[in-house]
Amino acid sequence: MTELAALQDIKKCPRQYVLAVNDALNVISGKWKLPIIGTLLFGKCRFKELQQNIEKITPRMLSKELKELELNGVVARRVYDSTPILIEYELTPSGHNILKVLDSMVQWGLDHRAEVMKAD
Amino acid sequence: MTELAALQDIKKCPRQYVLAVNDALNVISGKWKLPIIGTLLFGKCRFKELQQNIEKITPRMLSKELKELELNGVVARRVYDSTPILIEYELTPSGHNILKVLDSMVQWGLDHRAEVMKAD
DNA sequence: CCGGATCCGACAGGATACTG
DNA sequence: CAGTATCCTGTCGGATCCGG
Repeated sequence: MTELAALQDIKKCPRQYVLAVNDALNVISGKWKLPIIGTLLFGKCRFKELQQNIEKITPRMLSKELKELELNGVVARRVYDSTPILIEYELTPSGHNILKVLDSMVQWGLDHRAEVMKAD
Repeated sequence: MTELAALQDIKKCPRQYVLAVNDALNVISGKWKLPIIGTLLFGKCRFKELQQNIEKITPRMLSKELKELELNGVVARRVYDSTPILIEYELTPSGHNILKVLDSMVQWGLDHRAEVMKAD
């Protein structure tokens, strides 16, 4: 079955569809998921680098969100046994693919803004 | 400027991009937004019909979410001056367009599931 | 029928200090 | 450097009752 067919298929079942949407939603909702993924889209990062690139995030939140993203299979944690020890975070292939979803959201936002303008 | 060009344009500015994503995110995140939009995708509905179609939602939450969705320009509230008075909710054009975003999220979910399978 | 008002618990997220 | 531990606050959402 092609992936397009799979999409058409799941659209016939509202419950499954909503659940699938929620899966994706869990990966990008919350205050910090998006900034983290956005930063990692530019390339792998160390903990400290992430903390510096994302304004105002505390180590507690960064640690917590990274763990969730790793559990969700969106971020990979790499430990290099050098001296000193080096830890880097990077997006998985799925993590990179989220860009498509984000693009569609931005496109909707632009369309929506145009639509609202028309109404006024 | 074409809309595709507008998307390419906004992608050059990370801050704007993240803000635009958040706009779309605000419309679909939360516990009830998705079920409400999903129900209205099938056609206009009265308050009571929505409450019956969406399991376990209280009138308070339904009212609150409908107001937010209306403010965001995603749902329209129609009052018909018949006797008895009739009120119906329906999606705006922007509201219908969200389907594209949801589809891309489901597609990502399917891809992601396949990707995770490969890894195991 | 279509909600509003009030009260309440749970949890996301923040501040600060500390550790291997 | 890469996180934990503790404490605290605010917002989300639920329960219940009330009004036009």
